[in-house]
Amino acid sequence: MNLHFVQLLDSADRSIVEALAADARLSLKELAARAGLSSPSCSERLRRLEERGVLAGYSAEVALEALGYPLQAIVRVRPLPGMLHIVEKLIQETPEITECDKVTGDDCFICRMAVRGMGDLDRILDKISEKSQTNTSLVKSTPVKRRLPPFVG
Amino acid sequence: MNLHFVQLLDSADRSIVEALAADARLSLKELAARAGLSSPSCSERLRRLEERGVLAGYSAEVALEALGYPLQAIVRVRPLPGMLHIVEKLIQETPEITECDKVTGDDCFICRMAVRGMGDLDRILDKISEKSQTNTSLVKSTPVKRRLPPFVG
DNA sequence: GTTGAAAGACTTTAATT
DNA sequence: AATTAAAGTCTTTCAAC
Repeated sequence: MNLHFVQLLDSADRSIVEALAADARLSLKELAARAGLSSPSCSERLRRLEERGVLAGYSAEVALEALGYPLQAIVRVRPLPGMLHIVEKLIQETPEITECDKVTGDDCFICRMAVRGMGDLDRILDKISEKSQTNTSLVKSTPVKRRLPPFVG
Repeated sequence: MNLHFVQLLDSADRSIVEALAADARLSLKELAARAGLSSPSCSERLRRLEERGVLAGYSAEVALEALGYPLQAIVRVRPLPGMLHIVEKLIQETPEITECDKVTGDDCFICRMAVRGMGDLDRILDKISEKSQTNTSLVKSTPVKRRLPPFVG
């Protein structure tokens, strides 16, 4: 996997990436049509985009309510002195945490969490708060759903 | 689309959802094998999961570096009095903002942003800061990559 | 709601430019 | 690297349980 991405994408590659970002289950035939290619050449480009790591995977967007998780929260976590690694491990082992970034600034981690209710939230935050300062925001709505930034030449 | 999700998922549905969350491009045949079903019945279940909104879409995970965006930031945004709607609109119209949640607490919005470099970041934050207080954290690493919370009965 | 078989659609391979 | 054609595979339909 080329991690430097020395060359950006040509127009056909961009079509493929954009189309799969919007619908990862599109058929090769449909992808090829959108990129203006035949199916075999589209298949080969797709293979190389995956090999280069440009396309890192494909995932279903799941309605968390349907899994029994009606609430989401964003939690900023600032480990107490000496607790950084322990807190990082705790975060990774908390399955309700669905995403976590390590960031610059006063907060060390910013996590997204899905919970079944306030009981869940309380229990998980109590646990994390034993070893860090936390600041929690409940998600009320999502004005921008996951999307790609503009393609640049 | 049933927004109440009155019934949770049975074991075959869970297998389908879990498998597609991990690899949205799996074939029906492979999905059916994992769920212990025939292809036609798996196809019908998939159709209904989509119809109910349990599966809300499928997307490719794209390496943003490959698109020319080597940096990501998380920005907390607190609109100045009276600026809430203007700021929300500005966020939605800033294409480098790849995700944004509206949340409870002192911050009104928490955004994820992809940028080509510090110049980009500076320009975008200056614009948003005309109408809000912002607090920005640069992403250094991602200890937890997007995953589903545990399935519950 | 599920199965099995057949028709149809898609993907891959291989030869060619 | 891309295309065409053919072989192989997968998906969908439909009759039956």
